[in-house]
Amino acid sequence: MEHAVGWRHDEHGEPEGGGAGPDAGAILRAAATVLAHDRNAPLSEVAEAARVGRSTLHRYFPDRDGLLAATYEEALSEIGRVMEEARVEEGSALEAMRRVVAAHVEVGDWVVFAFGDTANEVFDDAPDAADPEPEILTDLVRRGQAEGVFDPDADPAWAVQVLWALVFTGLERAGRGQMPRHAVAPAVVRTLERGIGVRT
Amino acid sequence: MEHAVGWRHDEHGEPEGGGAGPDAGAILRAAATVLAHDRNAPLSEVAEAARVGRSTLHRYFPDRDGLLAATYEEALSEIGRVMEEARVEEGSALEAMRRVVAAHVEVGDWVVFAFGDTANEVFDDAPDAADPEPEILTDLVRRGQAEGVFDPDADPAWAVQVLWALVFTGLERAGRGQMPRHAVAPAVVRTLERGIGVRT
DNA sequence: TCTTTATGGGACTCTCATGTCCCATTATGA
DNA sequence: TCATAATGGGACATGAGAGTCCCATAAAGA
Repeated sequence: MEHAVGWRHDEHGEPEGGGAGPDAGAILRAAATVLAHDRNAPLSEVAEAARVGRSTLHRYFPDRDGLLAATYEEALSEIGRVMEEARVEEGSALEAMRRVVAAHVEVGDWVVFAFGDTANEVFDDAPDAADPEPEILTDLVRRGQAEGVFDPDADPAWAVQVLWALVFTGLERAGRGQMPRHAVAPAVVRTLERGIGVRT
Repeated sequence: MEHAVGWRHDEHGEPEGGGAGPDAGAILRAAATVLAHDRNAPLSEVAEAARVGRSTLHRYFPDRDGLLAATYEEALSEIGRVMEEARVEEGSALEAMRRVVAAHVEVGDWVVFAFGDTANEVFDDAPDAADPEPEILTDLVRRGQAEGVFDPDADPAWAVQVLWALVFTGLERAGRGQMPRHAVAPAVVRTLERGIGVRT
């Protein structure tokens, strides 16, 4: 897969699955929020969260899979947007990594929705799904290793997955009120950099 | 609601965790394996995995929630067993933590099943569910902090959740063949202790 | 061996979510 | 104002899974 990841929504009129109407965005946002929390939530809940009738929801997205796919696309788009803003290639790897974490936390619902369900078959056949944010983050890790700030023995893919896992954990705790939302990114960053061990 | 779990309709078997009829244990094991991978898998899949007819499954566990609850109980029992063997209180906190990680990885399916689904309402009212392995692990973290080997600024609850998250991540990667199973515990331990930063 | 028990398959009902269709109501805009 | 489009609710059909029941068969025990 070329790293021309699908994040970047089409300008207009997508042929299938994503009917781009008036505020399809509101529906997609609602879908991300609801489905991030429970991927098997009935569409009636999504419609309710989007403050639209179930009929209207079906009018925009004929079937569930279409909605899922469109939400996934939108998620990649949102994540791509904040990743853009995070300027991954600029500055030190350490700084970049911190910005990346903050970016992910910022669009938490989208992240959880898009990468939260490990056993998801719907996206397996998506053109750009297989491997989200394919190289960018592993490249960042490698850069950090080259700079001597990241553990040179760590598998970059493992490191990236750890980053995601920590972001998830933080968002989850925040969602339960076990931790203020603004504390998530710092906690993730600190743990990512040092683990829970002491600085020797 | 009390533990009105319908399992165990005969008198011999005895206490919790152990098992009810002939090989209810096999069914529970199958349930854990299947449901850890997909919590919404139909019961027919569980029955198939257990090499039992759907009728028989329903004979042991009248309804889905009952099966879920029993599997959860069994999971706690299994985890408790390996935690016992891990002798959490003995030795240095660092060594104990390593044994704990290994123990969790060892009973991976049970762990994933029991703690994998964040949005699960079935167990909320379970007698002992609210807070699994309640104090033991947070105590371990505190002990490590007292010994000066764990970050004194880390919230013990956060540290424990990180431990779980890393175990999950490792098991997931192993399940996909992205990492040999025997490498999971070491990777988790290393990351837990040092993060992905370099030892300064 | 004969008896008792457990098993598994099939058939059935029930519930819930999905997807479709229709229509009255409301918003939008010319 | 009137005309058009969008909305939301209700009614309906469909399909999947859960849960129940029954019965022929296989296993276990006396």
